[in-house]
Order: sequence, then structure tokens, then C-alpha cells
Amino acid sequence: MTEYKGKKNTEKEVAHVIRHIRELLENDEVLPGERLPAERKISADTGVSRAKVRLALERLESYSLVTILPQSGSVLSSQPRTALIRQISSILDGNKYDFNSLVQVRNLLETAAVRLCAERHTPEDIVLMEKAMQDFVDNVHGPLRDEKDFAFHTTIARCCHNSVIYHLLLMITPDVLGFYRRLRACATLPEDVVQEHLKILECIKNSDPDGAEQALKSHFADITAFAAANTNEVPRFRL
Amino acid sequence: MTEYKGKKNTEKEVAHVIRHIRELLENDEVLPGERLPAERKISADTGVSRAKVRLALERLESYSLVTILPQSGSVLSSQPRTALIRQISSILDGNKYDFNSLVQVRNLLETAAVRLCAERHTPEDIVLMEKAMQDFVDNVHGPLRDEKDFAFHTTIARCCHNSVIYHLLLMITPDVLGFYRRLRACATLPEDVVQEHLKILECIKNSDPDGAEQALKSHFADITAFAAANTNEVPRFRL
DNA sequence: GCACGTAAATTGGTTAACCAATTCACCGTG
DNA sequence: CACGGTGAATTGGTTAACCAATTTACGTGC
Repeated sequence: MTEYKGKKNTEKEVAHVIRHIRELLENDEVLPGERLPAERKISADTGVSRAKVRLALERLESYSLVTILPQSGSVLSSQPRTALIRQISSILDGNKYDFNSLVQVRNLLETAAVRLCAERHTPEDIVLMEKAMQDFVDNVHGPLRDEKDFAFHTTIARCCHNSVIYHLLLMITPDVLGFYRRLRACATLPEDVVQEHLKILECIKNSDPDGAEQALKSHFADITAFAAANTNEVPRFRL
Repeated sequence: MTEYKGKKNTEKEVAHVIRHIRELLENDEVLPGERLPAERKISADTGVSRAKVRLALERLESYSLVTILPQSGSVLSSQPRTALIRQISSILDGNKYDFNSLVQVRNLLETAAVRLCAERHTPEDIVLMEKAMQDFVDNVHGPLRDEKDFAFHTTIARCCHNSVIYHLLLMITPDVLGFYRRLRACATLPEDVVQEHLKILECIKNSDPDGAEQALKSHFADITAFAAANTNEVPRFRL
């Protein structure tokens, strides 16, 4: 009567375990920096198999919220209690972003990237960016258009020498692209896009942050307006 | 001759598998949107146990780079090839951020949050923020000081009604706090911090984005200067 | 020769038993 | 009474066998 179900409610059970851990934290049964109950204990308390408990803990570890010590136990990160709780909640919410928020942040990060790039680029950076630019021009009418467009923006983010900007941009990009595709946005003519990219690159090379910011802003003008008009889009993610 | 090793080189083997998948992608052996080799196949190809292969795939799935289909296989996300490769590389690098980059981005995100908050707060938002403010004042000399300080900033991020800003801020906060603690930064007098928080909240309530931005900037002035002076800090994370 | 159904092979998902390192309590010794 | 060591119990880590759903290939019947 194990009543084996081949379904994949793994996600739900993992979420249950994570929620359980959040409750432990909320009820002060474990404090930040302290040891969590053993995997077997959690498994017994929640009724979830140990493998799934393990999965949940590993997930939390990948967010740096717990550290699993090989033969000793799992300890909570020693951040402020509220920070832990909110981050756990954020994981449980599943990161469903709306289009407008995404576009705002993309604007924010890329603007900073472009400015920093203009201020402190090295000669090697210039080479990289011109290569990305040329790559884009060569493919602007081919099937790799989106690919190379993305690569150009990413290269700038890399050349701005701020690792956080680069990584966060990589992180939100899939969601942004998903919306673009779904909403059939980005109808600008290829030639215009090339010109806009060129203008941005030009300002960067001239070490002109304000000009670069302005060029980026007009590059994003259409999509910004579109996003502002299309807020409250149904959020659906995961590939 | 199984030569059982109780060590935890799990991380290294998982990384090996992820690197293997990146190579498949780089060599065009699998394209975005296509099916990956079966877990058992990957396990045989890499010499890593299937459980670890599984772990690697689940990690990639948690970043939305692959989707695991219950009894059918794992398929790559259909983003641009370059995007996938760079995101995988980013995971392999392990997200080691330097202090200066973190502070720059924190500035960026919180500035945007404060402005948005001033522009479009609701009455309920005001209640939440004043409650967070009061909470901070009540604990400014107690052991929960950092906790409540953090909670105040987070509440603003939540009230700005941009889910991406909120989540990204939550995401980088542990790293920021880690640096603060390690570098013994944040030596400002408690009373001054209260005043600065009050000023920010005041501007938000008056729907004055520029004032709020200015108040935030002076709130962050010390740490910004400190971070700029202490770049190239050795990056060490995970709790 | 084509279409359909069936069975075998392949897939991810799950479990339980086992391993070694660590922890901890207890007991003996100084 | 304090200290140190030893062994049992507990910990996370690993493995291999097994499950059901899906896919695939084949053979049968039309």
C-alpha cells in the first residue's frame, strides 16, 4: 500500500521541506548560525523521503543559506534572521518576474555597465567589443541575429569590470528574452539596431559616459515604453 | 578496489559534469532546445556516478537552463547558444564578487527602489515602512540592530513594487553583509543612522524622488568611499 | 505496403541499505 | 574532582537495485 505515484511532485515536497525549515526559523527553534535537525529527523518530521530533504538542503546551500558539513550536520548561514526568512520566501515564490520590472532593471544595469565601460575600458576591452560588434553586423540578417545581439550587450557588461553587474545581467536575461519572444517585441529594423549599437560603442571608445548612457537610453526607448504599457503580464517561466 | 573515499569532492565532480555539458554545447553536439544525453550516458561518459550527474542536472534546472522531463529526458533551454554557455560558465565560476562591485550594484538598486517608492507608494506601503523604521529605532542599541537595519532597507525594496529589484537585492545582501562584518565597516554612530533613515523615509512620504535619492546617497557615502578604496579584496564566500 | 498495436528497451524517479567520519556520552584514570 | 580516551550512536555521503512512464522498434493484420 505504498501507493506508488510516478508523478513528479518532487517540487512540491521539496518546497514543503523548505517551508518547514522556514518555520523552524520563524519559531526560533533554530537560530542563524546554528545546526539544523539531521536529515533523517527532518524527513521524519515532514513525511518527505530523505532524498528529497537532501535535495532541499542542497538547494538552500546553492543559495548560500545553509552549509552542509560532511559528517556533522547542516548549519544555517549566520545572516540576520529576517534576511534568511525573506530569502527563503523568495525561493519559495519561484522568482516570477513581470516584464516591466525586468525591463527597468535591465535598463538600470546596462546603463551602469555602459557608463563604467566608458570610464575605465582597457585596450583589450575595445578589441573584444569591436569584435562583438562586427559579429553582430555580420549576422544581422541571419538566424544568429538574436544570438549576436545578446552577445554584444553581454560583452559590454563583461568589459565594465563589475562582476556583479555581469552576473545579474546574465541572470535576468533569459527571462527578458522569453518575454521578448512571447510578446513579439523588438520590431526595430536591423539597420537601425546596428546604428544604435555603433553609437553606443562610439561613445564608449571616446570615454563619454553621458553620451553612452544617452545612446543606450534611445536604444531601449521602444521596449521601455512597450513594457510600461504592458505591465501586469502573466508571469510564466522555467524555459 | 572500489577504493571508497569519504571525502566530499562532490562539488568537483558536479562541476566536471556541468563542464562536460558546456562542452557538448560548445561543440554543437546538442543545440539549445534539444535533448541532452540520458543521465546514464552522461554518467558513463564522465565517469561520475549517476547521483552526481543528477545533482548537476538539478542544479542547472534550478537556474532554468535545462528542464527535466519525468520519464523522457532533459532538454536544454532554448535561449541563444552564447547565453547558455556564458550562464553555465558563470555558475562554474562560483559567483565570487568583489566588495566594490557589490556596493556599486547595491547603490544602483537601492537608489532605483527609493525613487520608485517615492513615486508610487500606496498608503499600506507607508504603514509598512514606518513600522520597519520604528522597529529599527527600538533596536538601534540592541543586538538586533543589524537585523532591523537590514529589514528597513528590504522593506523599501519591497514597497517599490519592482519584484526584480527586491529579489536581486535579497540575493546580493548576504555577500554585502559578509563583507561589512569582515571589514569592520559601518562604523557610523547609531543616532546618525537613525537620522539618515528618517530623512529617506521623509522624502519618500513627500513623494520626492530626487530628495530621497540624495538622502540615500549620503547614507551610503561612507561605505561607497570605503569600498572604492578597498577594491581587490580577496573574494571568499559560502556562508 | 501501410497502419496499428504490442512488447521490449530506455528514460527519469525512488528507495533502502550501507559506508566512513564525526560527535558525544560514559567510564576509567590521574 | 578534573581530565583524557574509548566506543557506541549519529551524522552526511554513496551506491545499486528497483519502479513506472515513456519511447522506440518490431511484428502482425488489414
